[in-house]
Amino acid sequence: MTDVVTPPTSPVSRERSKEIKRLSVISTARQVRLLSRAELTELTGLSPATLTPLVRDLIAEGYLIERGPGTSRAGRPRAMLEFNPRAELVAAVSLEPSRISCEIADSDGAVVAHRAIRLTGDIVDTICRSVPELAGDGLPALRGVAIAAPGVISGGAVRLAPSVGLIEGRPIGESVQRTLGVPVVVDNDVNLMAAGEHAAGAGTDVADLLLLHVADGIGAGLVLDGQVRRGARGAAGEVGFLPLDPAGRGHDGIGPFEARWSENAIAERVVALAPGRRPDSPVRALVALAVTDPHAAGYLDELLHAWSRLIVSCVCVIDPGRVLLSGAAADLDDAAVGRLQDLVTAAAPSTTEVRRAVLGDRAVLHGAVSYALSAAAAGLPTLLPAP
Amino acid sequence: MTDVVTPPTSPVSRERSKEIKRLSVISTARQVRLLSRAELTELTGLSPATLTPLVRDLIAEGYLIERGPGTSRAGRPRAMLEFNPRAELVAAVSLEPSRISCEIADSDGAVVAHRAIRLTGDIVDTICRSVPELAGDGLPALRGVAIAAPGVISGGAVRLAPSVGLIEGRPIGESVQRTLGVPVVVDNDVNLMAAGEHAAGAGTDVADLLLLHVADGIGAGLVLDGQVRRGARGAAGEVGFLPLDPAGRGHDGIGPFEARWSENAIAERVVALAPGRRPDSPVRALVALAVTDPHAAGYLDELLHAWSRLIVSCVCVIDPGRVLLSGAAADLDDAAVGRLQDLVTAAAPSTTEVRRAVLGDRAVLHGAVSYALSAAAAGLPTLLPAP
DNA sequence: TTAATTCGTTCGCCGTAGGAAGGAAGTGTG
DNA sequence: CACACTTCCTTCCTACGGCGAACGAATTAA
Repeated sequence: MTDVVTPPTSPVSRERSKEIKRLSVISTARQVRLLSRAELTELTGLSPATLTPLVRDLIAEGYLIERGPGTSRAGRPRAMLEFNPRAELVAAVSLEPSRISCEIADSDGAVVAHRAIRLTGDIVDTICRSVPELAGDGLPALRGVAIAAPGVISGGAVRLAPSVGLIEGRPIGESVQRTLGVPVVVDNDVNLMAAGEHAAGAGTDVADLLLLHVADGIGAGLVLDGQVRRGARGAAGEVGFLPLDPAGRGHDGIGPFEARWSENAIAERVVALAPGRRPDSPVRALVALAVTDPHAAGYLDELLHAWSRLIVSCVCVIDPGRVLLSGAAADLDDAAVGRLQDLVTAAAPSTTEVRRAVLGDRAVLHGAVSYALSAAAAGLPTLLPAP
Repeated sequence: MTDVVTPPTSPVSRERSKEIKRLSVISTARQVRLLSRAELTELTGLSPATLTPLVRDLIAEGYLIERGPGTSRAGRPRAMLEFNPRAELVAAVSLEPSRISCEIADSDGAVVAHRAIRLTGDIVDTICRSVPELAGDGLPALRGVAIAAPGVISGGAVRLAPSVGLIEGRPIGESVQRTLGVPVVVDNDVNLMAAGEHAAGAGTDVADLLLLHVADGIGAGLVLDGQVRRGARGAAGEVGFLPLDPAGRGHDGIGPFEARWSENAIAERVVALAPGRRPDSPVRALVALAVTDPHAAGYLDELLHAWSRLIVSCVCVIDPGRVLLSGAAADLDDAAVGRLQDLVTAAAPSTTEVRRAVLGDRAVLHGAVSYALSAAAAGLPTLLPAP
């Protein structure tokens, strides 16, 4: 009956505070890219004496690269240090219906390697083989893996239910984590997109945002106070279920709102207006049609009204301050976005910016990078001093 | 051109980590109430050697009181330490139309002193005089002040606009903080209620909840991941503005939904159903009427449907997992709450509990206590080791 | 060439953490 | 009643890391 070897759980002790300083320096360097030790003392508040050995370690580990001397008007020139983004790699894995796409990126979100893999055997096995293979000799720098679960766009806990055993939470995440030995995060792709836009897209300057993703369904990703919020059961952002439309009828996992106003529904209507095969981007097609066809213009207006009610609902509940349009909603032209903004402004209780997301397909990747990097720093909420 | 004397902003340095340990012990003691040093070593992970002087200090400062020896089967009995809630006092100030009510409470939320004051002169002056007077010789133990702004229930930034200059943010908060020298938080009362129920009411066991407060207007307070979330402009929870009701018409600061389904609206309808003067609790009156009067029963059902749509909307956006009914909504009887729960379950994408809030009037006070205590610990996100 | 200036490093003090040992205060047992 | 035993708390001691201060380094200005 020996106890499990629980690590004595020391408190805030020595090792911890050392780690905090390390992270403080790394995170500063990540932002500033090229700086000297003198600047580090200013920015981190650490004394030069403390920095000397710390920086030495970081150079040895490859986080920092010593560059030539910088310019200075007088005195000894500062020896510049450059942050090496390749020192930290992350893997972003996207699960798609019959394949997985896997990308290795550095901490700038620059893709170092990528590959799409047909899904044949076990998912966990495939991931655990592909990631190290793709990372190659960069494997020791791997800091985390983020896995984006598909089709969750507007299903969350509910719609995922059938595959929950396979995809969500424990099974995949923990298995991969055990095998690869780095933190693994599993989340739905809309949440990852929101994190991506927040970290490197149209939301870097705000702490709160809502990303509205319109595809086969409609889902939202939510960033509040700088963090993605998933709600109690991970179903936050299931805005396709909003009871906004008396005419909307949901069914088995499809919400009443998205049943009428998702990309699929729009496509049907567009095909009815302009017979032919389904266009690649129904929204763009509709916008184009609306210029000449009054029926299309009328429907576009209906659509914008519907989406605006959706956005206003979100604003009333969480007041994100900024709403990003993603997926099919990003295909609106400037005029339509402006119209949407006006509708929202008229009905919302708080000023809210509506604009397009900017990262497109790369949003998930950037989100994965941001997840994986913060997972690496987990347990150590930022204690950085004010700049 | 001397620089402002910015404190050198040391990083995570010595004093800081000492402070962290202090808070770690205090917070553990606050939860456990009666414990020995031996238990503290287990719970905090600090070594006995570290604890001895720390506990000595805390006893000297009045945070802990040494009690007689406890029981033990063998060996030296543990000397028990009792947490003294009176060691930390907070002030909760409620701004009401023409008066302010001021309460001093200990960290259990037990009211030590209270008083209602007619508002004559300047608000800030009044507060800064009343609080110390009321605290009396307990003043040195004052850890924070929370000010609940009134009538913000469903106005947030918008409805507050006229009085923003006087009430919100900087002016009052900062002035009082400067004068009294303790952290001051200003927030609207619904947010405080949500914090209160989370800290000491019907939400102590969950990290996420939504408190729906129905009064003259309808507002919601939001706790996500254990924190009250206010949104980008402080307008989170403005659910009275939800565009759920095609028939609802909002006007100058009144949302379309609350215009039809707030306590005021219900009162009018109840008076129409049973002429007389307006009952104290329109909802209770309606529930009673519904037993015999089919019209009342029909209206009650409409009302529950409306509220359920409101709740479902919130669930779709943030998935709080638990919804607490407060204000007039807490006057529903068990049957009606059950019916509401069923309606929500049928339409929500995620399982959600609906129940009554339990603190009633005391919710704001408990919220203020929780705010003030966490304000005292601010800047030091919990680094407590896992239990 | 010398002074002035700014950077980075090494040295050494100090304070805190935590290990080890010892005293304190009980219970059980011969 | 004496003795071992157990558990709790304290005190002593050592090790380690942060930071102040002095020092060496590398350049510009005079």
